[in-house]
Amino acid sequence: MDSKYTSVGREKEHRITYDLKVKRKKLSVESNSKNIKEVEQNLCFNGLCQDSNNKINNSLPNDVSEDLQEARKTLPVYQVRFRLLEEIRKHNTMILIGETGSGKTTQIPQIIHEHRLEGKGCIAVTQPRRVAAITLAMRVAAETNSEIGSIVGYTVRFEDVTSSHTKVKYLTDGMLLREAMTDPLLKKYSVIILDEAHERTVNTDVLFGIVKLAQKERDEHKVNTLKVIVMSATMDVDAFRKYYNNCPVIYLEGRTHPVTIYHSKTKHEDYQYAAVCTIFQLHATTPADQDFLVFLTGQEEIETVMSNIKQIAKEAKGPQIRVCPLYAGLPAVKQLQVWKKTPPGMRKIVLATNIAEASVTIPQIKYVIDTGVVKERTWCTSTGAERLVVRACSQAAGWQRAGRAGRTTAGAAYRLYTAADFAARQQHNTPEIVRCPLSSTMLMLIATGMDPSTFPLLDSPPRDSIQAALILLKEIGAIDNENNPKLTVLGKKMTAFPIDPKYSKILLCAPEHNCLEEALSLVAVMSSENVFHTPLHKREEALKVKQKFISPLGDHITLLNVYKAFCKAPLKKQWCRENYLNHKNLSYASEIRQQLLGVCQRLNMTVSSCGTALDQLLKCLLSGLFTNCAWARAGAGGGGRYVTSAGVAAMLHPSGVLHAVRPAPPAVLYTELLHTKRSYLVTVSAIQPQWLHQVAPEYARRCRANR
DNA sequence: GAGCACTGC
Repeated sequence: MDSKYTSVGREKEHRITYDLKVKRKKLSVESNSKNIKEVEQNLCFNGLCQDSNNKINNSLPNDVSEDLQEARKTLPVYQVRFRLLEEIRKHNTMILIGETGSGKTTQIPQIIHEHRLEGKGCIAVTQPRRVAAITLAMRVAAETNSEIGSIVGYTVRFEDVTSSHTKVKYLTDGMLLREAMTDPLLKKYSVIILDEAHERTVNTDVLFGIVKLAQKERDEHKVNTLKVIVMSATMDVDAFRKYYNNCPVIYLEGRTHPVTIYHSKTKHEDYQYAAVCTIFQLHATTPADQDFLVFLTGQEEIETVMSNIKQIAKEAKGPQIRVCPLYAGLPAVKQLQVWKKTPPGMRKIVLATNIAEASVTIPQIKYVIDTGVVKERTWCTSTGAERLVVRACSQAAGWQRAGRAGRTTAGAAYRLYTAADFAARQQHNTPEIVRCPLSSTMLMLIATGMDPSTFPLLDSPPRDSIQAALILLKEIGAIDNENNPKLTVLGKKMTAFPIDPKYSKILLCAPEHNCLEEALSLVAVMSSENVFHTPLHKREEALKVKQKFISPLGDHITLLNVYKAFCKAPLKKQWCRENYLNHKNLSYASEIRQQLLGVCQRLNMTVSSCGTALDQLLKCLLSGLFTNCAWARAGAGGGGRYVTSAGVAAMLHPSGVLHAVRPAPPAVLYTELLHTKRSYLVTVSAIQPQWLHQVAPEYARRCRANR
C-alpha cells in the first residue's frame, strides 16, 4: 500500500487534477504510428492473400452446421486451399505464417483430411495450451458435423477424447512429447502440424527436433513418410527455414481489425503512474461502452493500481467504472468478472498480467494500455536460485498486446514507452529453453533415445545448464553417467511419472519409508500451483485462518494438512473461499494425485500410510530433495540465516511457518531457492542432519567435505 | 518480516 499513488489519493483535492493535467501534456501521443493491419499486409505474398472475415467464436451455436460451412468458405485459407494442397503434396516440410483469424489451425487439418493426404496415418495438431486443444477440436468436430472423439478428437492431460478411427487429433505439445517417449518415430502420424511455433515453449522446441529426426529416420528406413507443417504468427522465419533445410515458407493473411498504435513522446520514470494517468485521460474523452485492457506485471501491482483507480474515480469526470483484475493466481470465480458485461453507461477496465496476451481473449476491448514490461522467471545454473525479474518485453509481445485491441472492432494501443525504445527492443522473446532448468527435459530426451549433446535444437541452452541438469540426474540416480547418459532402472521408472524427476524420486522411495499415501498427496500439491490465496488487503485474515493448518515440522507438512482438510471438506468451493485457499489449484492437485496413483499401481508399488510418524515422510522427501539442503550458519545471531549445499547464503522466507520458530532448526530442506531482494528458502521443513547420511550417503560425504 | 509472470505432462 506504500505506493506513490496512495499519497496522490490522500491529497486528492489539489493533487490529482494537477498531476493529471501535467501528464496529459506529457502523454500527448504520436499519430504517425504504425497500423497493425498495414504490417500484416506487408507480410503477404505468393498470391495467397485474400481479404476475408473470420473468427473462431467460442460461443458458437453448435446446431447449424450449414452456417458453419458457409463461414468456412469465407476464410482466407479456404480461398487458397487448392494452392495449399499442392504445396503440401509437393513438400514434406513447410512453414506457414498466418496471423490471427486466417483459419489455419481449424482449416488446414480438414483440408488435408478431405483429400485423404494423411493416408492410413493420423493428423496431429499440437497446441501449447490445453484449452486451445480442446476448443479447437470441438470447433472442427462441429464443422465436420461429427461427434467429438470420432473423426476429430483431442488428447490433453487427464483427458483423451479420441478413438481408433480418429484422423484429426488436437493435442498439447507435452502430450505428443510423452507419446514420443514410447514411439520416437511417431509412426501413427503421417502429418504433424506444430502450431503456435512462435511461442517457443520448451516442449515445442524439443518437438521441432524430435519431429525432424523422426522424419529423417522414417525416410531412410522407408517407413511411411512424415509430413511436417510448422505454423506460427510472425516469427524469425530465417532461423526456422535454416533449421528445416530451407523448406518453403507460405504466408497467409489474417483478419483482425486495424489497431492504431500510439507511443509516448517522453520516457516515463514510473510506468504504474503513467498507466493510471493514461487511463483517466482516455476515460474522460471516450464513450463508456469502450473497454480498456491494461498490461501490468503481477498481483501486487494490479492490486495497487486497482485501488488507485478506485480512489481517483471518486473525483474524476466520466462514466462509472468497473475495475477487473486478471492474473493466473486469481480464483476462477473472480476471473469470471472479466467476461461479465457491464450495464450501459459503465466502463470496464481490465488490469491483467501476461495471461491476457495469448492465453485468454477478452471481447469488446477497444483500448490497450501497454506498460511494456513483463515479469519473467530466470534461473541461475550454479546456485539453482530462481529470480523473478521485471524487464522490458519484446517487440513481438508488444504487437501481440496491441492486437488485443482489435478483436471485435478497430481499436488503439497506447504504449507507455517511446517509439525509439520500442525499436531498440529485442524482436522476439528469449525462448524458454535457454533460461529454465532442464532436468525434466533431459530425462525425457534420454528416455526417447536421444543424445543430449547432439540433439538438434533451434536455440541451444547454455552448456552449463545442460551439464547441471545431467549432474542432477546422475545425483538422484536416474542416469549412470553424465557423458554418455543411459537410464538406470530407477530412471526408467521415473520417466513414467509426468512430474519433476526429483519428485518422482520421492514417490519411488516412499514405499521403503512406508508413506506413499502421504507422499502422493504432498507431491501432487507441490506439482500444482500455490494453494494459498492472499489478497493484499485481507492479508491478516488470511494468515489467521492459515494457523489451523500449520505444523511445527514445517511448510511441507502444513501443505499436507491443507490437502487432507480439502479432501474432507464437503462444500469444497465455499470451504476454500472461507480459508483463503485456491480451489482450482487444490482440485488440480487432486487430479494429479489420481494420475500419479495410477502410475504407482502400474509399477506395483505398495501404497501405505505412515500415520503420525511424519519423520518417515520427511526422510522420504529428503531422498528426492537432498540436493536442496541448507544449514544454519554458526554464530549468526537471531537465527534464520542459512547456507545451502551449493554455498549460497539465504534466509527462511517470511511466509514460511518456520520463520518465527526459535531456536531456528540447525538443518532444513527447501523446495525452492528464490532470489528477490535477498535470497530466500521457500517451502521449508526441518530435518535431522543425520538423515542426509541415511538417504544420500555419498552426497552427504561430499557436502561435509565442502563445508 | 516479504511478496509468484505464464504454460505443460
